[in-house]
Amino acid sequence: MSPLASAFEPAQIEDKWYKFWEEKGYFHAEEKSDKPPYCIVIPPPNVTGALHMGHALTLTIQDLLIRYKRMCGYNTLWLPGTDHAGIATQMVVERQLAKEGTNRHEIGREKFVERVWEWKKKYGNRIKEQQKRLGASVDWERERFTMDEGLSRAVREVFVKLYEEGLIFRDTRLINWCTSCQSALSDLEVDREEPEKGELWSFAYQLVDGSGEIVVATTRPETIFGDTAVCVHPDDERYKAMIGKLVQHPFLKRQIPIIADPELADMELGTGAVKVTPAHDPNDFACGKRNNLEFINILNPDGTLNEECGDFAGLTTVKARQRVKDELEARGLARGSKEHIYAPGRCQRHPKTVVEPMISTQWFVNTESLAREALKAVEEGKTEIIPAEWVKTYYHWLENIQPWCISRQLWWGHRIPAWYCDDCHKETVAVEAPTACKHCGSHNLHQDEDVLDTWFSSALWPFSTLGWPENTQLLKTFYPTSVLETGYDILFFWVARMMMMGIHFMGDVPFKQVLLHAMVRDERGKKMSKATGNVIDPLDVIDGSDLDNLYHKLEGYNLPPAELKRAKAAQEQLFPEGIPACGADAMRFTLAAYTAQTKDIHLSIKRIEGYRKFGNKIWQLTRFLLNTLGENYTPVTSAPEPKTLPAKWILSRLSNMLKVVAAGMDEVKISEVTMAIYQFIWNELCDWYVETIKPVIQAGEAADPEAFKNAQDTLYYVVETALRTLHPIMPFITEELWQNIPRRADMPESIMISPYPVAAEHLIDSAAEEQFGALMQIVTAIRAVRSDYTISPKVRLSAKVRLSKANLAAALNEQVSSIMRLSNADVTFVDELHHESGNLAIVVNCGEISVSLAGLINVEAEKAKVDKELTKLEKDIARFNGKLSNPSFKDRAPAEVVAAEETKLAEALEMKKGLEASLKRLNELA
RNA sequence: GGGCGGAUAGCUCAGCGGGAGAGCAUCGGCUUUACACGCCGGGAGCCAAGGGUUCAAACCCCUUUCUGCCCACCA
Repeated sequence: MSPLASAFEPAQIEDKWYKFWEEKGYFHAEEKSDKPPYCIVIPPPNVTGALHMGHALTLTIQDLLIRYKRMCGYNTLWLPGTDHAGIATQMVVERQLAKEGTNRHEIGREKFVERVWEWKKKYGNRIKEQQKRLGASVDWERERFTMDEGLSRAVREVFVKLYEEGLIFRDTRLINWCTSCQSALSDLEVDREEPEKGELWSFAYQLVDGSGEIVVATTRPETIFGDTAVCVHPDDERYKAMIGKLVQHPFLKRQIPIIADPELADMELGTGAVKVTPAHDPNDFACGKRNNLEFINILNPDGTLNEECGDFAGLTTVKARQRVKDELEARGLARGSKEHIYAPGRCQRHPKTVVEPMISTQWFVNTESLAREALKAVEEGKTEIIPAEWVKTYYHWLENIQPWCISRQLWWGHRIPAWYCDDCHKETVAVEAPTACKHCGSHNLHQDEDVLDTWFSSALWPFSTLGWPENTQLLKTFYPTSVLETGYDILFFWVARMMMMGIHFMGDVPFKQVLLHAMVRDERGKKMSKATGNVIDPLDVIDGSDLDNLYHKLEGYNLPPAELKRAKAAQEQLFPEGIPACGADAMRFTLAAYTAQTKDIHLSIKRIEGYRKFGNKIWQLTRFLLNTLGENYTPVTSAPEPKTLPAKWILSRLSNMLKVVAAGMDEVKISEVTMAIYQFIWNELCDWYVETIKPVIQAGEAADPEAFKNAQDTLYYVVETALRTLHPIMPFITEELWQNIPRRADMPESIMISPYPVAAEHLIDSAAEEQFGALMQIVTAIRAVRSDYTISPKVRLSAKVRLSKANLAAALNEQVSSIMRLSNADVTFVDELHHESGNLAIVVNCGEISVSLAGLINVEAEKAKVDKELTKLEKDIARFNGKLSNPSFKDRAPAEVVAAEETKLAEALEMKKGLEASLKRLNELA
């Protein structure tokens, strides 16, 4: 009686084994091996993502690689960390506060940070739960590097060093300002959404001397308050005379000059004259610098117009825009408008908020020299980016890199280690809080209020989490790390910056390989989003979720009623019966199978269900194995000597599969690994090998002890090996099954720490594969006849087989009982086929089969079938002949290709002969 | 405007120089003692269009048409 339940129920085994691995300490085995180090850097989980599917993908691939490497004997380590700073984190708490009717300014900085920690703890547990359910083994203990401890120290060290090297500086420049975050943003945090229809609106500036007007066009009339010049091209005949003259600002007392600047003004565009707003436009800013213009900031931090705007102060930009237009119109200065398509920058965290270019004093990193090194490292192959398609993108970004604005006007993050002197107003930058100003010695210092961009601290991850700036053992062992695995969306945000910082501070690249995986979308390719209702939570896939549950979850997202309604409808259509419980193993297998190197993953629930069934298949296979082995089986220590054709065949196929798996793992083509294992276990092991040994097993040990033992050993060996091969992808079920099969005393106590299987060259047997292939052809052909003529499986057919190759005969004669069993037909091998009138002849590659049908033959259907085959065959033959009769083919093609073509032609001709004879007989019957 | 992909069976995709593949879906037949979360069998594709390179092209090159995504400061 098998100790295994009659079917695979993932929920009943997952928790048990995760606890077991955790208790045994397998997840933190980095000190336990003297093999080479293998270290994976894990990205911070996406704090805002309600779907987490991308995170699940990252966790799965990383855990899979780690498990594989660990089984291969490597010393492994994950380098996890959490989001230590950032707008997203701050936003969550700010929303909470808003619900409570307060805000961060009311409760103060200290309390606010406390609240964030509270929330992060709760959130961290959610992440922990998710990775646990996926079987992923992240050592989150490293979270101890908090804001106050190790990481913070590393961040300050890096800041000070870069400052001293002149690579970090404070400057007043044009930055991106999000009026919702009320903070500066880096260029990367500004998204350009769909271009929208706007208006290019023209108006006239009157010359002060009354000699006329100059017409300019703008998409943003409200910026008129920041205008400090009108610019024309120096060669523009229309305006040459006006250069140097002043125009009157229509709303302010200000008079502004008409200047000439060939870089800004384009004679071909619009009127050829352009208003210059140096404090609110990148081009105008540059023009202002060149021409020493005044920089006038016209916006408050919340995006309303400030006191520079006269009566307009306090208005939002949108309202101000309309009023500016109205008033200019009223004064007769409007000069018409035309449609204009443009894409305003929007805040990554606040997609509804248009990012305002604004002049502001911020901290910057001069990334130019850092970027050059990061670029060179990839060029020189020190770091390999996989897939290589991304290399160009990586280069392009680094080549065009701009100074990186790193200060954020937030409260949650690593505080900038700069202190300002209240007396001399100069800055002192230091790792520890200074007691006196280094310029004037004053003790009246106050620290910079701002924090650093979350990606600044993240850029240090590969060494800061290993204990830098101390030269720790961990750092010495694991830097540079082996692999970084992450989604391609943070190639610039994180990967490139880790490269820059790693090379600069450690003198070596932070990782040898960068694996960039695809983004997870829904099965129709739509981006998963709460509002579209196509969000799939990995936990819902693992545990299953009915429609009520899914609805409930949607409601939790706080969508506006209309969106909620739409989302519900979409959800109902996508998951009409809810989501079935598939378990972590199926989830992992699916994600692994989807990693073929495309840019998008269209996740299909159906496919996950399919892999859930694969789990059950292995479960059943193991139950069969246990029944076969009986109570007192002693496991083999190595591959049993194959005595029969099926044994030779399955061991050969196993070795082939292991070769494909090893290659796939080494080249990180995980989808090829999943396919190879799936097909081997299901289509070869279960469908054929198991079926061939059933008679031996059923006959019992007494009937033929040697054959019985050999079948047991082979099946045990193959299944045990397959389980270990599959373990990194489906950890739970393989552990459960492995624990339930007999094991030798010298085997480890867990499959997780057992050695990974290696292909045995000596077991690869192409003759056996050909012979067994012929067996499969014969059996399939006879089964097809049964199916075509809807003959009950209980009716025993009778067939004669003539093999085209003499060398197959001996091997297949031995297997005749197998063939008879598998096809439920009496099969005899003959040298010559005597076609009897009631028989149906089938031509296959390895020979010809005559099945006795007692006159049931559907002559027309068979003729059509043979005709179709003949047509195809003739086409093939024509192609082979064409090739072989072409002298340059024989000259230029490799010898083995020519030989292969010759064999194919011979086989095709042989088959053609058979088919023609068949057709002739059919015609006689008709 | 620049860059990178994708277009292969009804759907989701794999293959990326030597006879078109998988899963799901579909159709037909099976209560065969591991498994109906199953078994057996079948149908289904001018591999987007056109040109080129090659002995040989779904695969390499060029052009076109759709279609994603990323980057970009243009009034």
